Amino acid sequence: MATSGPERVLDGQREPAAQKTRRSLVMAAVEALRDKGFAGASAREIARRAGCNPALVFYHFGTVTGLHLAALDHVAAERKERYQAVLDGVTNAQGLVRASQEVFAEDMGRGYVAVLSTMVAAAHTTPELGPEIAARIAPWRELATNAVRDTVGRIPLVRSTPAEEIGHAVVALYLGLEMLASLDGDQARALRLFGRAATLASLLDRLPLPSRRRRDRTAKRRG
Amino acid sequence: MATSGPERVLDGQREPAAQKTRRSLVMAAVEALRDKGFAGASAREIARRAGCNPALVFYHFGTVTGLHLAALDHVAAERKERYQAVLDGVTNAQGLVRASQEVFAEDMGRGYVAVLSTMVAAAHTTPELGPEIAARIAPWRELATNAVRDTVGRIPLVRSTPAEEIGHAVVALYLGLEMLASLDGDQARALRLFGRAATLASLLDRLPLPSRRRRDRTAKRRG
DNA sequence: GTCTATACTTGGATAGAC
DNA sequence: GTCTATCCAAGTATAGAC
Repeated sequence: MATSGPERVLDGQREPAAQKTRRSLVMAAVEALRDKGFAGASAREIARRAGCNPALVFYHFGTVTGLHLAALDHVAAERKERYQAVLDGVTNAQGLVRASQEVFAEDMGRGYVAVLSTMVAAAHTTPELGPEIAARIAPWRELATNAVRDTVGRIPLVRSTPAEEIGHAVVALYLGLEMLASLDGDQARALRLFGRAATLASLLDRLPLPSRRRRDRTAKRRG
Repeated sequence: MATSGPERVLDGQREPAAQKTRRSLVMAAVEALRDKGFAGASAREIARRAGCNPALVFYHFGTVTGLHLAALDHVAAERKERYQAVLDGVTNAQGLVRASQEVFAEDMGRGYVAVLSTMVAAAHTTPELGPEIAARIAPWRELATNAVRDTVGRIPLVRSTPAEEIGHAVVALYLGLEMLASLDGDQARALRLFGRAATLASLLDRLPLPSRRRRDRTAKRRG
């Protein structure tokens, strides 16, 4: 299929030729991970989808796992932007839950969480993958943590638990719900749960916030 | 290692000889799944641990997956009993959380949840495994559902959400927390979360229960 | 009925062609 | 620098020995 040699050589203009291969491999890897899971996303399978020779995986990414991680990074970058955009308009607990539900549904529908969860599961299988995946999970925990802190951090019942711990729980729940949903092909159950959470969140939003007046005495604390 | 022929033939007394092989294979499979994950728990690896020929896996269990499922059933049976025992003494929300924390810590320490989670993840990889795993998850959801209903079902805030949905969320959270914990080798983070939940649960326990007096009018409903 | 030796398939990775 | 033909290891499963 691929014409041999770079498409157009003129100075490195017109897409560096190799980069095109890299891109198609990354895209194919995402799809393979989503459709066939970690074990099914072999160099052969990915190359087949990308329409190129399996060995190119090793030339461009060193190892199959290297490509897997590149695929994970690719979806992470894409989703992070979307998450941030959705979260930007949120100001209360109910809004936070609704926003979460929205991105969750998107991720489920497009199989993005599937890519993440299969990689997390794979880390459990392949020890040296552990740190790599852990490092790629951390930003999501931070995202969740910041979202919690910024939007519901001052609500009494929430305030008693560090936002970072809530963020961790949220990521864990995401992962678990997706795994179970993809297991019995029932996405609705998870979405129903988000609905319940929204109701509870609306109760939280009605709690009176602690007064800030007294804090001025001890100002200058937040560096 | 294994002496050829049955240990003692007398009438089928003294362990049926083949059953010994089956047992050792199941145990080895549990350990392999726990230590090496689904992909690492190959027929070769399991047989090596069991000290027997890889082909015995296929003779006794038909397929590697068959043995994996047998291993899953084995730990499930063992854990179910323990769970039930721990839950028996529970009468309120805080107790329920504490009991959950206890069995969670046990499962983590012995790697039992790891076996479950790697199989759930594998189901995502191997489509025909899906229904089998789903069927084996269902009892846990029921266990959680019943525990919720029996111990905290009448508490106002809880009552507004069907116990079955809460049970599902609990199972999902279990799974997610374990995956993340085994990912960055930090079990403490999950346990800290249980501590927070216990505090919140104690608040739930202080809510006044709805009066039951009026229900007598419409009795005869529960068949 | 129980187990061993072995065939067959697929996958990761490299040596060398263009 | 980019890609193809090929090697070797590991996996599942069976045919046949005991």
